[in-house]
Amino acid sequence: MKILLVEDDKNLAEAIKEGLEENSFVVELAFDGEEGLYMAKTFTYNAVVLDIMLPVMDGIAVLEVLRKKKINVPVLLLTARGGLEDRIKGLNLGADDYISKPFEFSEFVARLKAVIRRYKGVASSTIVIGDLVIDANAHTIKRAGRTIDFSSREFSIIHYLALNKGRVVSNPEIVEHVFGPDLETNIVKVYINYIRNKIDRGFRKKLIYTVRGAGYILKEP
Amino acid sequence: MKILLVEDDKNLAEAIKEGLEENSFVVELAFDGEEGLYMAKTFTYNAVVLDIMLPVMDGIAVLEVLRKKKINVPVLLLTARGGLEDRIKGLNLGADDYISKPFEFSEFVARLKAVIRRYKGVASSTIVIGDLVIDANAHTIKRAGRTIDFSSREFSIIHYLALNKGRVVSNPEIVEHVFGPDLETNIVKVYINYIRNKIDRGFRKKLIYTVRGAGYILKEP
DNA sequence: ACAGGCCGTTAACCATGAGTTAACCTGTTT
DNA sequence: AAACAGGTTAACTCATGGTTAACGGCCTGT
Repeated sequence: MKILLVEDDKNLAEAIKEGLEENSFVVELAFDGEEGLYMAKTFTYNAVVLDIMLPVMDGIAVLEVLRKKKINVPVLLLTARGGLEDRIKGLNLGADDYISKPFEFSEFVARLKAVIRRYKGVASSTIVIGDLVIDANAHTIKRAGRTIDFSSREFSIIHYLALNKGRVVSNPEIVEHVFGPDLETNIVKVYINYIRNKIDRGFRKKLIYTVRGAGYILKEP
Repeated sequence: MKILLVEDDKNLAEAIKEGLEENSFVVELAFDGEEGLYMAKTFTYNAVVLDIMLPVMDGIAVLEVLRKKKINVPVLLLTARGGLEDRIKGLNLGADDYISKPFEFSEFVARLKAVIRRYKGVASSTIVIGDLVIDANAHTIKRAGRTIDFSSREFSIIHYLALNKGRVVSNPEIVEHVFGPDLETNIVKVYINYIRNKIDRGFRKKLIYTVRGAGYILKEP
């Protein structure tokens, strides 16, 4: 699950990002409305978390443009305490939910998940890399039409690589995202090995590449 | 049957809740419009009972947003004696029925059931997974043409899995939906076991799959 | 009112295989 | 050839999920 978080308060943004990452989301940040709008239009996310009070372009305006452009992504608004008007406006403009600051983090996560779940019929949950198809909903992975079984750890890792397909992902980044903070271990090597055995062995075209000194990248050849 | 009751008068809310529970409904409460709206959007109910006079956000506004968001849940309005305008407005906005306070409880239940029943005709109440047919309306489940008896708990769980067929449903999610919030128990394991014995045992093709570390999924093989 | 049975729930136990570690191997870089 | 990055393998442990039994409450029928 990949989330775009648009929030100008960097401390708060960082805190939310970390919290979400602990809940196994992948998070990208934008610090003002314009940047947020650009990213939402350019890349694909499972949901956008949008602060209302933003520099350059406020959240309501961002939302308005997104909807006008028929960008069908679930939007969760962050509103100041009491901003009733903004909320109503936001909901009428097509926001999917809102939460008032300050909020209980677990509630925030619950709402975010709910918002994503409601969209599941609309937005596809599958990622395609060459002849590899990863379906996060069904927890299944197919290569060349063949379903391959993965343990939950294996799935997390390849799913994370898939969310970041075409980008080199470093070993510590994987550890951080999948296992939690600061393990000093060779566990990623081990899992990459397992995964390769399952999806690359016996195929002419590899999908997982090692970038020495940098990390791993999942991409079509 | 799960009902969301949005009513700010706590005495009345509690009384209605108890009455409904005696009629074997499961009832959740919200005490203002905002909370009610949130719950209606986030969780799934068979019907929403909505007071019109509510703090923070009135019932009409709640209804308006619900319908705008295409949340297709039957809504029964509670109106003050004589509030004719609100009623008309409510019905135009897509409420399914209204009842004026004070009301006869048996009439209230009858209307509520009617409202739910009417919806069943609209939204198909049967879910098909392979040779498994689940009819939420008739409360029956058939596999390969054979009717199988289920207790009400068993039915709730398999029905919830069926509603989410093709998606992995986590253990806590099932607990939340079927049993209420935050139980720490192995009850889902036990019920999955019961259900499997009834629908999968003796069949070559399984329908319920365990995804270790993630949950359960109901799907055709 | 009483007995019996069903349902919901909890608890205990068991088996499996996933998660992790460590040791060793291979290939690349300097 | 030493140092280093990454790959491979095997072994251990322990969490997860499966299964069964037991208990209490509620409803039913007598």
